[in-house]
Amino acid sequence: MADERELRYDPAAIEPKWQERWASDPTMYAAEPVFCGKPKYYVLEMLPYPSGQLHMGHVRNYSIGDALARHMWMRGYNVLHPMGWDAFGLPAENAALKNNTPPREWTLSNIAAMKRQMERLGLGYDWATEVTTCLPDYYRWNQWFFLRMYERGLVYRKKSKVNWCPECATVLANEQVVEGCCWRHETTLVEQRDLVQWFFRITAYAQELLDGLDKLDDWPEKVRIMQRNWIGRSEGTEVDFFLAEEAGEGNANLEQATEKKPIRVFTTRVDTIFGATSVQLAPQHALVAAFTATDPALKAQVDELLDQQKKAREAGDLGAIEKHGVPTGHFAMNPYNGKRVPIWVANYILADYGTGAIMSVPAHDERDFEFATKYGLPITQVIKPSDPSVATELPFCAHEGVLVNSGEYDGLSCDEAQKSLQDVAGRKGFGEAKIIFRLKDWGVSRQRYWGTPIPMIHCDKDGLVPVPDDQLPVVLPPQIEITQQGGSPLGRVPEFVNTTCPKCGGPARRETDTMDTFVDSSWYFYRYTDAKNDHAPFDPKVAQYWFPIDQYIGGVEHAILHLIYSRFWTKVMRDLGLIVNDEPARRLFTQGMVIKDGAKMSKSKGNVVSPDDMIAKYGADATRMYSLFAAPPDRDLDWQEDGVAGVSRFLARVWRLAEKHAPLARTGRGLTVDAPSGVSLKLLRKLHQTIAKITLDFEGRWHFNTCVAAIMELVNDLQAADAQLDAGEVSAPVMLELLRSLVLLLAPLAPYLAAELWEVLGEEGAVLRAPWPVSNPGLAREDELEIPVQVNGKLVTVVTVAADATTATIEAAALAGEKVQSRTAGKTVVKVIVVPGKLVNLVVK
RNA sequence: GCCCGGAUGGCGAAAUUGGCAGACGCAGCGGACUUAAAAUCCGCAGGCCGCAAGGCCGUGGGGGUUCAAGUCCCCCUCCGGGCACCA
Repeated sequence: MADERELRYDPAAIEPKWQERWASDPTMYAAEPVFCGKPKYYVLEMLPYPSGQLHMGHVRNYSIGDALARHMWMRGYNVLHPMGWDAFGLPAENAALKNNTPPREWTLSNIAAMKRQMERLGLGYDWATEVTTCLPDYYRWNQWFFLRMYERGLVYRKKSKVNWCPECATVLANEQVVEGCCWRHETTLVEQRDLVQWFFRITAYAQELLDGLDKLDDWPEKVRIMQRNWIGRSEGTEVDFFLAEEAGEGNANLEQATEKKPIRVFTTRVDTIFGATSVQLAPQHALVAAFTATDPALKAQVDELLDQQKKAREAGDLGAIEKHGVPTGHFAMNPYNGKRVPIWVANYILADYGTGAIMSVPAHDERDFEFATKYGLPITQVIKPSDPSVATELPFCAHEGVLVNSGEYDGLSCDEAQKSLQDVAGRKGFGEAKIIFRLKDWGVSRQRYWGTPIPMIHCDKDGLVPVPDDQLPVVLPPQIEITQQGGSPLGRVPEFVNTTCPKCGGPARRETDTMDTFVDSSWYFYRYTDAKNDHAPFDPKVAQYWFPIDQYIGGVEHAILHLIYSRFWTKVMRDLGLIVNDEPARRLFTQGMVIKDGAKMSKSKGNVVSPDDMIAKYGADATRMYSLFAAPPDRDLDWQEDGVAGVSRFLARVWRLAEKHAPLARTGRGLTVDAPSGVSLKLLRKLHQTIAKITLDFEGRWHFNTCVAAIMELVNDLQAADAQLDAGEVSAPVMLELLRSLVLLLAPLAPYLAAELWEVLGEEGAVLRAPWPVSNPGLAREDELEIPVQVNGKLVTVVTVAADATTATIEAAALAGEKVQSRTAGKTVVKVIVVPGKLVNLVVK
């Protein structure tokens, strides 16, 4: 019985044993002090939301990060490999509603469950640095940062549109609006409501966030492009069109017109301004309200436009809105030529981009052309192609052209014209060059319970008063009844709301909004470096040692929000003097999704594979190794359970081989490998080739799938030589090197099996503390090579030559081959191409 | 519409710099061991034709460059992702 069990690879026995040992040694995965003298390496995986269950996407993400961390430990680095919990957020409140469990309790028990799963997977985290964002020792620093930002004018309040779900009776974040509906109530249309909201002035850093992308060479190009588009820098000109109410044709009365507030438009093509034939306002534009106040008919039409916008927005497809517009009956004057143009209101003009007003130049803009054609507005061409042979077809939107019909500017190129028109506008005071961004300030108010309370106090006498630092944290009241009523839940807790004004000591009310959870994840990775600090968010000296993160790993779904907010936060912290780095992470890696049966794993598709089931059936090593083996990490991974079984079979083969030959290997300790030959040489050669290949992959390419394949090849060779191994044709020191190295190579990929076999081989200490094997180039080199020989590009034969054979030798060997002879008989060899070490190609006629 | 990816055997994939297409694994087939099965081990395996030797075809489709193309260039199709009246 005992014998039978010994012959079987049993992860269910091996893995719990090592879990226990690792748990009992807190230094196992702990970062060393910053003065340890080793080079540092900070590897970070995105922290999960504690839903209560790890999914395969997590397993994949963490398997990559853990393999890297283990590899770096073995390379002698001081590694920081932390983990935490993005623990605030609406699901906890939903769970409270559903199960009557307090959000805190629900969240903490989920964390415990997921931490247990991580331990089962054998992920090597330094739990001493664990960060849980919903605990006051973390979120107090959110509040602290909020106050520092408030002091610097980076926090402000304004009235703003919010997404409102009438069913939940609460505000939703943009990302919780799915195709115009609430993510929880898929058929409930989200409404827009006006509320006073807190904002972070991220736009103050728009230019720097954009410029910084150029330096992030080791971020995926895809992510950088997405961020560039999101920031959306646009160079152009703002120009005032004066109101010209006087009826009649011809030039308006300038004196009269300039008395009123002009309409400021933004354009990237001020060179086309002589072709402006109308001014278009967004329905929400302030002037529209002024017009409609005295014109009920117009108001009805504008309401119609607003309604169309709203419907399109709810459908999640503002881009597809059919263009509609109404003339206001009012007129504006082009400041360059005094020309009067009608003012329209149109549904496709965005109120929150630029100035909410445009000049319409139908001849040189697709949209304006469509609109003008529909409503019969005049179309005036003012740019002609610089190449006169090109026929002009309107709209002509190219930037390469020459001005016509533009008075004194005729003949100028578009670029020249833009410059002089901007100069004139500046001189005469009716406009200026302007750079605008699509990026909006970050609305952080949430009318929810389970988030960081915003540390502000409303006093009737003193107005808005920040909570003094020594009164932080503003703690969430623990017992609160979660209901479906609208408004901030904290507003219904008098003990929380009622306070005294820090300035006057009089009665005052606390702010009841909480912060967006993206605040939590914007700086959590700094807290890891000094997680227990209760005087500051972290010690700047320690952060300076660890930052920037050397490798950040996560899903591409965070390409914009989290990764822009984090970059913003880093720049703010730098300006607060807390850190010296400009960017949080030197390298970013975005892994692919986990797919099953052609679709992303999801509950609704019913194709979810539980990590726990996989671990129970095949072990954590096989589960992790499969997730690395099935596809390169940047591509989508198709989960096939048979593949996990295959990896598990492979690990069993390794286990049997090691168990069988370990006794011989152990006797090789302390002995040197003498000049190997025969099967020993072949195996050592394969080993050193494998070490070189895997080392190279860890250093950059990260094709862990081929690393696993390479180890499989090595094991296959060992297996194939098993008869010779049994016959003693491999000496003890060679066997030791083979098995030892194999275990070291496996250590980052299958840590349990590696730890177990390390012990079986009689090694002292943890395999993680053993140095990564080094490839010996002399041993890795082949002494003979097989060179394919082609005739006219078609493979004819393969010749074996010495690895250092000269071109002439290779050519002679190739020509001597029988098959080559018969192929070339009676023909002329026109050309011989010899690529040493690669191939020979004979061109014959 | 614009911008990124991607398309290779029955399936997941490999080919790192233009140099033997299909490594490694899954599924399949044949054999050994076994009373039998499981497990394990050995072997076969891109397609078509052929008894075989061998031949022809083959990396989404079409063209091109090259002695040589999965890889480089041009055009097109399909799939995935992101953005989308941003003035």
